[in-house]
Amino acid sequence: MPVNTDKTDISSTYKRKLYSISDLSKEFDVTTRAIRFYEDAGLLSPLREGRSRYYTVRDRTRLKLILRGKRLGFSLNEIGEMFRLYDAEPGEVAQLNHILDKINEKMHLLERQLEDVQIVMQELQEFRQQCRERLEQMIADT
Amino acid sequence: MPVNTDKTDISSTYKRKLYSISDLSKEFDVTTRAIRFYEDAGLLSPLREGRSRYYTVRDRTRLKLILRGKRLGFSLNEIGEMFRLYDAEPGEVAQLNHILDKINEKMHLLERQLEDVQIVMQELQEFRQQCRERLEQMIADT
DNA sequence: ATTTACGTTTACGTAAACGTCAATTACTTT
DNA sequence: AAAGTAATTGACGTTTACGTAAACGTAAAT
Repeated sequence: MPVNTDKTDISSTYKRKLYSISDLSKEFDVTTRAIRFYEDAGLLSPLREGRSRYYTVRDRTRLKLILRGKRLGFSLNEIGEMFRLYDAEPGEVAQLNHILDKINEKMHLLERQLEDVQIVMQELQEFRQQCRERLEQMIADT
Repeated sequence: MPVNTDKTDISSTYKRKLYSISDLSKEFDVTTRAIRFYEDAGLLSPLREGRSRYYTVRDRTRLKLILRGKRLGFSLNEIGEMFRLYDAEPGEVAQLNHILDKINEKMHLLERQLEDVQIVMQELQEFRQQCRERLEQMIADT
């Protein structure tokens, strides 16, 4: 349930597209403390009206990306780096090449992670299989 | 280069299959401090001769698993939990079922992680594509 | 008018995962 | 014998990512 007070400057500008901190907190199951912390870390920059924070669709998307990044084991700093790459206005060729390098770097990391996940999943499957066989044995022995 | 002093009890028992802490430190590119920390956390239990530590093939394997777990974003506690599952002597059916539950739990986590990795990789690929197109444009404009 | 709910700032606390000495021991090399 | 090299055991320090508590503001509901 997005916040909508329909009379403020903010809501008329961003019509109906604003979320309160608790909206996001509930939707993604993170504490408001964490959300504010991400702001301190420069990962979110919600609109302010007085002391209140209003989160746009972009903020919501970013939060989703932050949480996904965290699940992948990235630090907030690394996530911030990716955001900055994404937001960078690439004026020069050198700048663009630098971004491409960074992207490739991240992709190598993810490829390794993909391998790791697959290896561990396979190991777990084998282990599960062994457990099941033992279980059958034990039941048969009854 | 595994340690071999060929005169001690230990090395005659485990013949040539022992590693020193720095062997492992170099091979896996972790500090000795970290390795000892994993021991404190109950994840490794090298042989001791006096004050010295001697790591068996099993310890080496465990270290490899620890590092892989860490790359996947697991905490040392979670890694320890998986070790304990693996080492558990499943005497009863209930115990085995509990282990199976835990395995399934971990696998669900990994499935989600697999999704996350794939999503982020796809996003990065698209972003890379955009960068490349911009780069082409800039070169063409020269 | 006041409770209730929600939000804010400030600040201190904490758990995890090591890093970084410092002091000591043990072995080997010279 | 002296010096160097590798390892060990504390013990304190550090970073990251929040948790938690206090104290206050604002607005709606009773």
